[in-house]
Amino acid sequence: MSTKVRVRYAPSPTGHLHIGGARTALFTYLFARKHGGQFILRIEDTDLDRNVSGAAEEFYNGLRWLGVEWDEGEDIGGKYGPYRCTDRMDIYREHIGQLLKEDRAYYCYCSEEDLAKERDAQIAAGETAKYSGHCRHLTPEQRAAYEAEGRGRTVRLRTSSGETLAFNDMVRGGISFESDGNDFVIVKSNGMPTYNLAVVIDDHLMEITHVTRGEEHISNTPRQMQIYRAFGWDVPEFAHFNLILNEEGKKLSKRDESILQFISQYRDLGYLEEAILNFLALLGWSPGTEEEIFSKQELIERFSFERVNKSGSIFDQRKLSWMNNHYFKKAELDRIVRLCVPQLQQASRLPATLDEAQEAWVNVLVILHQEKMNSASDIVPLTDLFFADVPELDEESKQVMSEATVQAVLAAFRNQVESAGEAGFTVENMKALIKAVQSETGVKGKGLFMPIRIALTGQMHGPDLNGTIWLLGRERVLKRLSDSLAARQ
RNA sequence: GGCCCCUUGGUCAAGCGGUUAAGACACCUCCCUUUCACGGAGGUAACAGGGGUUCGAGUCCCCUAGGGGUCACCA
Repeated sequence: MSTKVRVRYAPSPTGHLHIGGARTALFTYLFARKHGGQFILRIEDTDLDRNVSGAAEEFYNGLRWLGVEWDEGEDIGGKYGPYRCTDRMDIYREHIGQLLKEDRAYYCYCSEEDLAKERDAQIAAGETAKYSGHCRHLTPEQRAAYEAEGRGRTVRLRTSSGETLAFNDMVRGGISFESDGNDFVIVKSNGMPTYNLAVVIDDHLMEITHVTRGEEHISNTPRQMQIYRAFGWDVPEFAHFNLILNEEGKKLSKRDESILQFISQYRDLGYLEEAILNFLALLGWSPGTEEEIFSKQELIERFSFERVNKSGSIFDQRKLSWMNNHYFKKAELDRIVRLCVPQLQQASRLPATLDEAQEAWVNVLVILHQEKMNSASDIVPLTDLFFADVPELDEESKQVMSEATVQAVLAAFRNQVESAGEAGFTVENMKALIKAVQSETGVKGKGLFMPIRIALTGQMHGPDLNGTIWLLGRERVLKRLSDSLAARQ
């Protein structure tokens, strides 16, 4: 890239930051950083009705959490601002005035009802729906008459037909359309520019060099090219990324509940941001090698549009889980603890503030489960056994408990725990206590550990026994051993 | 329906004329292990179909089929 790179992510503040948007932002960001360019964040709020207050902030928070930082934007300023459409109305008005004056655009007084009727008739006749051009050549008198009626008006771009509109997409190669002479609306009746007009003006004025977005925008590109042309501006480079699809292979819609698709949901479930970032980067892009674990810095070094996939990618939550688990295993214990505590608090298994003993307890709890968690929220179901009574034994467990040596093992272990006292009841000492049971009873291996595990938890499976015993606490351990022994009488 | 894009295992994907068609997730088997998990070793599984071009095609071209996107005063 010989020239400077300026790219942007321009979401409309109509909802949450979802994985598709985050991925688009990430690719754009990686491209900017790789080429030492600027990454701009712009808010595309031209649809007044659909704007959601606070949505922009959620985008900021989500992107910041992921580590996708921008160089210019509404919140941090920049030389090319304002960075929100509704703050750029003067700019749009001036440019619209220019198009009108040069007769490259014209006022259209057709009502939405008339247009809908027109469209329905065309479709019924088997034709392609397109604007009839009703207001294309109004005389000054006709226009004055409409104005006098107080009709609403939009502005349409005067387009040609039969012209080839071709561009070279950095991801997909050559794409071309033939212009159809469908004069599309560039200014709505409420005076707001449409998306297509606003993006072109903003991208040009902000000196965006590469327009990056999802594949769903390919068909907008010829329209935007016509706007560039009407202004006499150079067209930037384009790169259209593949779509992220749900399990049915369809484009993700915000209503789709088959999948967790909002970044905030993953954050709330206690996923690690670097795992999300890594996973998103691999969705539609690959380094071309067998590696797949990448830090942000490594992604910046390796990313290129040439290696972005053309076909859609189905979002596989299981692989994301695997990747998060990978990062969990490598993460510092304290970091995972901090992620797990809120989950346990939400489940009312921990108080709002923890005392020293509770901190120690959680630490051991997390040590026991860290490498099997896919996300911090998993800590809740994994800790069920510490918050419930011993469940009914299944057949296999009963079988184990009917062994002849069980009685001796449990009794010996109870004695060990009792004589060890509070002071001897530590995670570190647990192994020695069980060892003592072994030498006392001569039982070892499964015959030694299983009865203890089953007596204490009611299950044959579970986390490390020593830690489990300690987490249960001395009182509960003694009680359960006694219960189990009593049940065997 | 028009226009546009896409098509390698269930999923993510390597491959850019000559390979036994990688790797990862998931699944299965075995090993490790007091259990689970982790880890390790294996395994099942793919070039949508048909024509060309070529000595040779997953790779290039055409057609068909399928999938998707888009056809707004939404972005």
